Amino acid sequence: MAGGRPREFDVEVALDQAVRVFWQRGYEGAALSDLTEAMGINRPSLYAAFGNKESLFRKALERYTDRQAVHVRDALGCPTARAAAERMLRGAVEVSTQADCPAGCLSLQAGLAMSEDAVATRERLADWRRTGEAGLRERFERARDEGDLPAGTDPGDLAKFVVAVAQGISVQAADGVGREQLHRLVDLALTAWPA
Amino acid sequence: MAGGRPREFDVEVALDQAVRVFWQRGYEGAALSDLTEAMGINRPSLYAAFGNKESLFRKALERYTDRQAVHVRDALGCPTARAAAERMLRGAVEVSTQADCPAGCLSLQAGLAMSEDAVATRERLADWRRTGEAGLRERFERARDEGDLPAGTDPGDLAKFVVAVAQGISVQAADGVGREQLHRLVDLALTAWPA
DNA sequence: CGGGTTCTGTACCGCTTGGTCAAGAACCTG
DNA sequence: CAGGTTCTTGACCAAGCGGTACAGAACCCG
Repeated sequence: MAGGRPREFDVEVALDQAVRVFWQRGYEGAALSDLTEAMGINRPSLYAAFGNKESLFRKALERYTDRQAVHVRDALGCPTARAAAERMLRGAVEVSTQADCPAGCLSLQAGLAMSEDAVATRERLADWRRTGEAGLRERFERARDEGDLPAGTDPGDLAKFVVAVAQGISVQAADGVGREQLHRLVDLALTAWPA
Repeated sequence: MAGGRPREFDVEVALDQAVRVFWQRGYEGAALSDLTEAMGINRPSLYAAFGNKESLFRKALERYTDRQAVHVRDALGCPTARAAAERMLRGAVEVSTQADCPAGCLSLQAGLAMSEDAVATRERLADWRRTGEAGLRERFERARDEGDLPAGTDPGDLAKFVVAVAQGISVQAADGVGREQLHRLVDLALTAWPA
């Protein structure tokens, strides 16, 4: 019973790279060759250290939870409920817009993202979403001009808010949340409407 | 110059099936064999009628825009800005929770969804999101018990709202929206906070 | 009916995917 | 140094991917 050859890479460093690849390309979009290249190891080393692709993703998600999505835990420790909510949302913004990481949140991005050769389609979808938002913004601009919205209201910000809630609704529906609950979510969102 | 053999399938019906497959499995998760099977045609017929996979997806997205995402257009025609916002959000709920269609919105689902053999991973991600929401809900329950939240407030609804906004933020960040704009979105969302 | 045209079905292509085998190198212990 | 253990390397696998070639069937027009 001897020590054996020591591995030549740092497991945690390699895992961090795997997080980035999954975050950027998504689960299925991240090919093993993408992963091994970014992690600086070759295939059998990856399998020996992390199991298969799914197991690697599980570990990457755990590491993401510890290192990136800290606001989710932090929020629970906040003194007031409102502070918790704000911590959650501000944290989501910060994590999603880090300079040296892929934009967005791994939990959605792992699905939302696609492999390199589907760039055109991903961009088409983003354009589709932006077009919907732009229509809403223009409608809100008209409303402001007509006095239907308070003068201090920014139509662009308001459109982004409405679209963000709609997108959140879609995600939650995909996760199995029912229609009645989502309508209550809309009720709540609409209480944010500028008086 | 003659007519040639007529095609044996209805292009629009086949396209509707393609919409469903993309909606359910995502763009990359939808294999050509999934598409041809659902559409009831075989491969060369698909290529002759729709071009390649990307072109088929483009047409499917157009059809989805016309047939499913009607609330996006409808909203723009509403009499007031607030009605437009509400139409947008209620429509998102309805489309995302139709009984005979995949849950969620194609524009996100086309990325969020995965192929059949990645079910475990997709479910893991959904669980991850639900866990975060559950933590927030429990925090809000405590807050209500402590009088930090009004007695009439439903902690579960509030948690769903906060999480939905956070998810919307992630999507928008992935689509290139900057940090400052997203923080303004948070400001707006927080005005919905129960007094 | 014959010629031209377009669709359908099968079989196939090159390529990439996730995953593994077997040989050799590098280490620890005795 | 010898034996056992573990890592690294490169080649390899079956299966699935998106996409296509080709032959035959079904139609329209003259």
